[in-house]
Amino acid sequence: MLDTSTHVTDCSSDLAAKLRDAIISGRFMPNERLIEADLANAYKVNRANVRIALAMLDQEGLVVRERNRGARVRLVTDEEALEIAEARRVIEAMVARQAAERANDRQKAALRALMARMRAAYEKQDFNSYSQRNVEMHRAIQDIAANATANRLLQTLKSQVVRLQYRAILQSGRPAKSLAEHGEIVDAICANDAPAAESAMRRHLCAVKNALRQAMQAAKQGAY
Amino acid sequence: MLDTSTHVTDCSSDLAAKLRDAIISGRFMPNERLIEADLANAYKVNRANVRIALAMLDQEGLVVRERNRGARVRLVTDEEALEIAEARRVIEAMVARQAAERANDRQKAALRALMARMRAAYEKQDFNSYSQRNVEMHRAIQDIAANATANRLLQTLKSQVVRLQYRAILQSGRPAKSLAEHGEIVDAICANDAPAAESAMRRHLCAVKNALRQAMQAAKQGAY
DNA sequence: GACGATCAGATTGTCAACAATCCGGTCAGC
DNA sequence: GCTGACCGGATTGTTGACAATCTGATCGTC
Repeated sequence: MLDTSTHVTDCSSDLAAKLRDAIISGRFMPNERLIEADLANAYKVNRANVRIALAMLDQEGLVVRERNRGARVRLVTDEEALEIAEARRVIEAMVARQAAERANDRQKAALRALMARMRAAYEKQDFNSYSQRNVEMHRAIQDIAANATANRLLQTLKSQVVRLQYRAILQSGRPAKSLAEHGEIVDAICANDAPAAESAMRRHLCAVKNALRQAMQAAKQGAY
Repeated sequence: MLDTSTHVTDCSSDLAAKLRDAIISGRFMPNERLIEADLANAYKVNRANVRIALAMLDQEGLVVRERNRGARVRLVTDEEALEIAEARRVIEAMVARQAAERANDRQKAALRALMARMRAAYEKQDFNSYSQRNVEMHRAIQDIAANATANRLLQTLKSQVVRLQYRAILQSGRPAKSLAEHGEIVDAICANDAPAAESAMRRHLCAVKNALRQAMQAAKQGAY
């Protein structure tokens, strides 16, 4: 399985994981201050460990620190989100290619099963479930590619923008297209057709990026 | 200019930068233990800061930490080096494309000047200088693309393998090909031909990866 | 009322001491 | 001679106290 986490079961790494989760899931808002003493108190750890965890998350891009002013949740700008989407696109296209090169029968069957569940979720109009399956699908492909370096990069990139992705999914007509795009990717991987898998993933994430851009523009319009 | 460093002028970030430099330049050997007290003493900082710096470098992939056993310089395996080279390839191809889209006349002139210096170094058979210009060239292209996210990723990836890159350059016939490949990249960017720049960079880094693979195999043979 | 000096509270940065753990060698027992 | 318990030095992990810095509020002056 996909294991891109630090293997150190350190207290500070533990805390970093919890904080990461809290930031990603939105329990801390962007720009919210992360006060060492409070966190130490809330998570029942020492302030030294809080400091270390914050430094790690800073390195990871989830948090920004300023000297003598502490840490706050990093706000990723729209521009940055697009940069991230673009980087993700090229890496994940590579991953899809490698997955197509390496997929065995068991893995192909798993992909097809997952695809069926995506389709079912789509037909039931259960977009929550669909979104979940979507994540699982991409992770399954990453697992097949078994490229630890790429997986680490993708995890970092995705964690920085998860909160924005929701919007992209909600574009009208997007789920139908998304379903078709995933179908193409799965077909290519199951046929061990590496170039097709790469370009299908490229197209898919290009569409995702465009949906994201539109969602962001719509949000900007709405602000006026 | 390329500024992918943490903007925090923290004492711990300072130290992290120094340690990073020391590791990259080989003053610390792979697998060498990094003892907190020694580092604190050597760099005249507090042990708490050493801990934070080590945690950051761990997150960055330059160092591994094990609970109660401290940190050591991470040894990247051959397999991993290839993964990294592959990831670098797709990202830097994207960067070349963006550079081609965005390059203005001043930047194009700078690229051409750099190219001339590369050629001069090649003709003088000064491979030290050539290697240096090579690095500058890639950085210059990154600067033009101005994609902070991609630049950050590339910096991390490259820092993990710099010590291996030397070997790749020393392959026989490699410098001549390298020079030609860089020429194609520069030409494409100067023509604002994005697809050509992307594919030229792809080809270049594919060749680099192959050279790296050969160098690694040669090293392995030599060990017997 | 606007502006700047000043102060208190909150927060981060630094430090040293202590506790917990690991690693290597030593020694008794078989 | 080999195995395994055991011990001491080395190193990491934890803690609390204190210093330095920032932030926002208050107050006096113009």
